[in-house]
Amino acid sequence: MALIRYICLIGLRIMEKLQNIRIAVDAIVFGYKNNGLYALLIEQKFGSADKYWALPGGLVQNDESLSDAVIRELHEETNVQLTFMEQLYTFGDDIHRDSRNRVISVAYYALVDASNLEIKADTDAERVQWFKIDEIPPLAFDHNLILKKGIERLKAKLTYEPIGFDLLPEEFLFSDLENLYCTILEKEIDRRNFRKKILSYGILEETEKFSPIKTGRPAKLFKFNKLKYNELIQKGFHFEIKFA
Amino acid sequence: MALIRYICLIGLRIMEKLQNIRIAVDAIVFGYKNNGLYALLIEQKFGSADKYWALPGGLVQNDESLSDAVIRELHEETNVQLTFMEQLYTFGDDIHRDSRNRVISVAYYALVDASNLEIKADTDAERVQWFKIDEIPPLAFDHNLILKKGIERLKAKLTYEPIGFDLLPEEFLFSDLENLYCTILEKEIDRRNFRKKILSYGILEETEKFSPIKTGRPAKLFKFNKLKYNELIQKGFHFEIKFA
DNA sequence: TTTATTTTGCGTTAATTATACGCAAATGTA
DNA sequence: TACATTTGCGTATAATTAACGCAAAATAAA
Repeated sequence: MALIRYICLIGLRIMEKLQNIRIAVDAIVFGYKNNGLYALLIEQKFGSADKYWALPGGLVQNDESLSDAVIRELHEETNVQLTFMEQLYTFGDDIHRDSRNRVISVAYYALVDASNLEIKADTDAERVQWFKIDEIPPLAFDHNLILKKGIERLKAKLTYEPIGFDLLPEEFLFSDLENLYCTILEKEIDRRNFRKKILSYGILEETEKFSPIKTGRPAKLFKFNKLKYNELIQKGFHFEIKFA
Repeated sequence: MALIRYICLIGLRIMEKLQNIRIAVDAIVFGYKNNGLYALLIEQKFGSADKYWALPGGLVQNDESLSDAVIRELHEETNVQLTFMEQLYTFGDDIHRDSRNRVISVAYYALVDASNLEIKADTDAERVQWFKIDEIPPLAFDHNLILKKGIERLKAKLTYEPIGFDLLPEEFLFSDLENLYCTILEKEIDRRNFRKKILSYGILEETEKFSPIKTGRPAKLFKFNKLKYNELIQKGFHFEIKFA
């Protein structure tokens, strides 16, 4: 019995010196619908009473890459068809961001075409829901902070890379694109100058179809030509949308 | 004895399920001297024969924030006086980036005024050395990849935030600043337009001093006025240096 | 002492890009 | 038929960028 106790003590000594930090991934999923920017949140339960909305995410498995972990976690909770995903930032400066253990979170942000998305039926009685970006409730851990950083990044990226298209359906109206930029960047733009600029890049394709909306002059549907965009990038092209 | 064995077996079972991922930080320290961009590397020893140059870094301690870990690791190896530090990216998609264990690395990059820097005397017979950015040897782990990403980020950031000053002495010549931009961005700029643009921002202060260089017309020394810059940022100012 | 050489510092002009609008075309609706 | 609405194209002006000229202030060479 003394021996067992001795072994355990040595074990504890070793454990104390070992790194005891967990690593998680969290994802912001952005969607654009009804002329507004939304983020996907899940309801998380701690114990019996405490309920919190949180970003989808969880611990990374030993044999899985970070981005695979994000994909897996998202798939467990939703049926999202991501059109874009990128690492955002790693949150590990606040040692007590998770009150239970030291957890470092590698945050990602992703875009989806929200108009064409099914949220998975409740499993485990967990709820998944879109929240308008300016109506986000207090979230678990430091997830409000993560989300804030994600929105900043999205705004910045929108101005120098054509990721706006990843929030829209395959075929979209010019007015949709324009609204998306105005709404997310919270700025006014001149409709005509915006159109001129985007068209001048030559990265859009006209389709033969027209919008099904029955008000005003019928509008052509456009498609983003990613191939063409990549070609241009090779030649040194630089996408940029700026406003006054 | 059977009991001890039993306990150990249970212990092993538990361990297998636990997350067994280590977390490290690595730092790129950029310096600018002799009209060239340099990075600080340390010599790392594996066993007896294998020697590799590597980015300074190491495992994060249980009770220390990520950025503190970087500061500590850098302090253990050098006497660098950082003028800028920022998180770069977290490398954890290649599960075998460290062949011994699964290690995720949160990479940072930092800037120093290399003209005014002491590298610490060899401790542990470890060497620390500046390497010109286009003469980097094969590095340990995926550190070449990290460095590549760091250079990309530095180049990008240089064009939209005034971090070039963090690579120069407190007081510098316009030609130094110009050279720094040309060298790092690998582009030619018109000296006169560059000067005009930077001066138009009103973020530089003239000093009464002149350069000690004894060739050509004596040049004024300038200082970056960070206070003024922050004021301007508040008013919506946006720093930008672009070239053809 | 004069002349060349080098680097700084300030300007001017032309080309390009951004901004602010005007307005007709194509639909549905009153 | 007149009106409201939204699209699609155009034009004038302002602002910015790019390209270049040249004198001033020092040292080095003739």
